[in-house]
Amino acid sequence: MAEASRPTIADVARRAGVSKGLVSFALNGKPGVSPASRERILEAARELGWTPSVRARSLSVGRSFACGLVIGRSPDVIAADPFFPSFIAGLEDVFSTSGLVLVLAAVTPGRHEEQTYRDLAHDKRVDGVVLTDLRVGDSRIDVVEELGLSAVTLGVPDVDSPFSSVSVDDGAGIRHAVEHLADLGHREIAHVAGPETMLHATRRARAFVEAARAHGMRARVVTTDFSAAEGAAATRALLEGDDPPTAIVYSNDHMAVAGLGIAQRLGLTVPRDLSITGFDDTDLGHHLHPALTSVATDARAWGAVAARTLLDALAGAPPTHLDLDEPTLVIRESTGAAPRRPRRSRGSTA
Amino acid sequence: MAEASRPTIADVARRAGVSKGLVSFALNGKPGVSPASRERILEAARELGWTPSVRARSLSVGRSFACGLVIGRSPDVIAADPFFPSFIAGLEDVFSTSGLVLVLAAVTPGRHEEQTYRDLAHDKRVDGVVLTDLRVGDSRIDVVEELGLSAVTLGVPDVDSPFSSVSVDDGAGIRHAVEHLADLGHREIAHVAGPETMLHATRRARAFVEAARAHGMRARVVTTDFSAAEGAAATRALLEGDDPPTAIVYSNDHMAVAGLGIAQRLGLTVPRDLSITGFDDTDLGHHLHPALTSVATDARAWGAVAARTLLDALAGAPPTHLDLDEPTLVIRESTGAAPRRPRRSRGSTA
DNA sequence: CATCGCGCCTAAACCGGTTTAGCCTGCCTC
DNA sequence: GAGGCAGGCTAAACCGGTTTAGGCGCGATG
Repeated sequence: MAEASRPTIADVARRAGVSKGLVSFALNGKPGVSPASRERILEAARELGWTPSVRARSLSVGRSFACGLVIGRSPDVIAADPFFPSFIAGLEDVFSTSGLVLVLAAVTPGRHEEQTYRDLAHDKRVDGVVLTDLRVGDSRIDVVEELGLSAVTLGVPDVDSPFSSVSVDDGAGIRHAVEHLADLGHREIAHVAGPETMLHATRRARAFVEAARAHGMRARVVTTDFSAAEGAAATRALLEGDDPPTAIVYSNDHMAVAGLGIAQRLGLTVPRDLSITGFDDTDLGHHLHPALTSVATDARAWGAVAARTLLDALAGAPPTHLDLDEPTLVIRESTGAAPRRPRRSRGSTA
Repeated sequence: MAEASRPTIADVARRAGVSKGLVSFALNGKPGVSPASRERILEAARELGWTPSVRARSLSVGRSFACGLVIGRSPDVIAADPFFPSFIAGLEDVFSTSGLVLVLAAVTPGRHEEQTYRDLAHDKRVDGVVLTDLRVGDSRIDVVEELGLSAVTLGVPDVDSPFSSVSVDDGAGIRHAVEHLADLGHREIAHVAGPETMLHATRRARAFVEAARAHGMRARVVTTDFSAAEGAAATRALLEGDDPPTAIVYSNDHMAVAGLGIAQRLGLTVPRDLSITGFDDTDLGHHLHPALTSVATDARAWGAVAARTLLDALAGAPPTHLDLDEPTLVIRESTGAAPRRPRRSRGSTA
């Protein structure tokens, strides 16, 4: 009973006194329908509360009206990353108003990432995909192209790509952080970076090195896998080594928090003895003691623009590139004036 | 060229020298196919690399081979919650091996949550949904039933429900935390709870009160919206009020971290002056200083079991209820022996 | 005046499966 | 030996749209 089976296009045609085909034409704004008929058809559709069946449409036009997002990282890493939820919300802001649906695929144990894309494409479960976390020489570009899917990349790939891209200049964010530290008098700084295989990690690292050089600072870079554990380890190595830096720029908040924990364990007070900056501006960072100075990007806006760009691509638009607003540096409590004399080693304060 | 249009059921039928219908029967294990024909058909399908088109199947059987997850919270809150990414990974573990796809819908501004379910159901974009974050008198149960969708709920609703449910006894987790604090000599404890409208929040709060009473402890409960900001505010109110507790049990890690920040700001040392426990066992918690004692649930397993249960429901199984393993308490550094004498107020240490 | 072209519309094919109705064939039964 | 029945199979309808081929009427054109 509850299943008051929906009206079909045939019902509408009958009611409007025309053929199914004409209803279809009218609905899709195709030419060859007189204004009078068009009006009558739309009226009939309205009265019946008819909307075309996505499934039927799907079969005849060969599209699925869905887009995919494949999450390649392990859930632990994602869990820590505020980027995805916000980004996904941004995608949804656009998709949900366009009749598209977002299909989420996670790389599961025993299934290679590439296979996940193939699975999605095989049955055309999705018309297009969003490629995040671009890697150096990312093979997914070729795979997705070969599979005949549309796509949009987050950031510009370092390989030839037929797809549109949407970028945020995270390098600028890092530059802001370095400049801020320079202003505070730091001369010996370090960057805890993400893996060298990830494009945005290397972009941030490069920006760090260049900005530091521009300000005549001594700079080091340590690479990690973006996890809190490696962020902590990198921090410990930096602080316990010779010539410990007076400030550390982290490539994400997660590592910054872990780094803060290590610094505190080593008896340092932040920001008196060590300044710290994060990246992502996690909500949690506001509430730490000290509150984290961090680079803020608008992930939700990024998602919305990426979705819109993908929609355009599906509609046949040629590849474009968009740059979003520069990230901003949110200055809180974890950065402060450089200590008078850098600590030579633990405890040997001048 | 790349589009080497897939073989269809007609190709297989031709190759096997039978009718389309028989191929369909053979594929779906229906009776009325001789063993010889069945073998020939499957062989032909294998040679052609044919798999049935989901879209075509979708249209004829009236299912979409997709399940939905509607995320009702704001992205900020989700971002902080490690639950969803892990849970989603668990869902995917099962869906991806069953030919189902996970559709994620986020409640977007201007679209009521209920409408999101209606939209998904209207076109049967999904066959079933996973209902998380149950609320008191949750109206979604009725809505989803009325829409004719299958569903599985996380936890047992407090209203009549025709759906299967999968539960984790988070009350037990809270009890473990309270017992741990009792063992450490705490007599005056508090719970920073989630909103009273959310079933799991109230379940945890109730477990807290009962466990505290069972151990003869004095207990208070403060409710929040689960956000770090309110967790911080609640903590401040508790610590600055009369009779501050010597231990606080938080309903999630996020608030616990914020609470830790506040305690530190107030000049307290954790766990010397105040013990703190979280809930979720976030990765980040390990790396704080002090590392957070927290209740750990296996969100990924929960997701996998929920997915399997939903699959069963789609197959027509009667509603069931499953209980997962009890959460465990992971003891780290944020809990310690109760101070000799509770602080009367800030600074007036005995 | 015959023809062409165009606007409007319909019938039917098509997408690729599932499912129903019904047709043989051969065996069993009475 | 006729009737009944079951197994194995096919043809065709069906799901609900889109799209193509073509028909009809009418004004413009040569």
